[in-house]
Amino acid sequence: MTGAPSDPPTDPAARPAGPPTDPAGESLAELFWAVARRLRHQSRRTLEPWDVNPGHARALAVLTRHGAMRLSALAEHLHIAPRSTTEVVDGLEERGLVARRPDPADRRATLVEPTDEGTRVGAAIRTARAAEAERFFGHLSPTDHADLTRILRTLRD
Amino acid sequence: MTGAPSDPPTDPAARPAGPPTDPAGESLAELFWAVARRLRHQSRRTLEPWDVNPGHARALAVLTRHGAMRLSALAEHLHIAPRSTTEVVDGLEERGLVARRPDPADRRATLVEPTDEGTRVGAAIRTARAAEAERFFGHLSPTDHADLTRILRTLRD
DNA sequence: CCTCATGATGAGGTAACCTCAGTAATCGTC
DNA sequence: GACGATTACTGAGGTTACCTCATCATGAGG
Repeated sequence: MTGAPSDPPTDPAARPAGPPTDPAGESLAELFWAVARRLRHQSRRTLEPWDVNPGHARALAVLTRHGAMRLSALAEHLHIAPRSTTEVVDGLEERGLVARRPDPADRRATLVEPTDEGTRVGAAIRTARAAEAERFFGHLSPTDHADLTRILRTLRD
Repeated sequence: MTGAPSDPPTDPAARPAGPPTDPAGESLAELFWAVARRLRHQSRRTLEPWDVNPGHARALAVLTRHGAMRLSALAEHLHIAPRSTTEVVDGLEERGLVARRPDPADRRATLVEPTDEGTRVGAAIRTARAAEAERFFGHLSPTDHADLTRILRTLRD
């Protein structure tokens, strides 16, 4: 339907000078995703003992770090829609890791807060994450570690 | 940081032991995901002109690279279930980028193959991807580029 | 008071996966 | 060369993690 055949940006034949198709560049992206894949799987395994998914873990991390906040604020921290945050919080509440309470300052709003259990689990997850990172990145020499950090920082900004 | 009213991570297992369990370990993972996020968004933008999602693009890449293959073989390349491959191929077929034909060697099987249009689009996407990688990784000095490649390769294996 | 904005949520949708069961074809064994 | 086991694909239906839009209560300003 969206009539955009094979015309758009650049013609395969009209390549400027330099490395043909820049094979290094492409494999670097592939390499990056391969690493991401491995890291993601390891993360999932790390979280298994607590029966929380990555979304839950992220939300819990924000909450243990910043304390009670409105659903809308949590949504911003997580970069997801407020409506979706409702569901994440539902999940955490079911597991007894967070609790809702009315915002005394605005009766439209709801504050979410980790429970004691949630705080404990949040800390445990943080510890496990650190251990995971150690397992994953710990093999690197200090130099490589520093280089990787610096380079990634460049790429992020 | 630990401004939360709850409690500091003074858990029994709070500190693994011995080695420099830097908080840098955790931020390195965060950094990595921040970069992944940026790269993912850029990829999505790159693919927009052709109205194909990343899954379609990956499948098309495999097919243009390796030529006709069975659905099951494609599934293995993509690391998804055969049933899901059926749907990816459905999507590509609807867009006229691939075609199914019976495997002459085994009448149970179906071969998938890029059409001429699919081959053209596949090549165009490859080019755009290379340009994207250049935009993304091209700012790095040759040394950083090489270091990053080497380090990522270490982390992947 | 009235209107408009805002916070959360109900209803319903989508994308990209999955499993399980079914059908057709092929293979291995006798 | 018949036949049970296996294989290749697909229909049916489920899951997850998001989304938008409509609704309802509350709050803020003229």
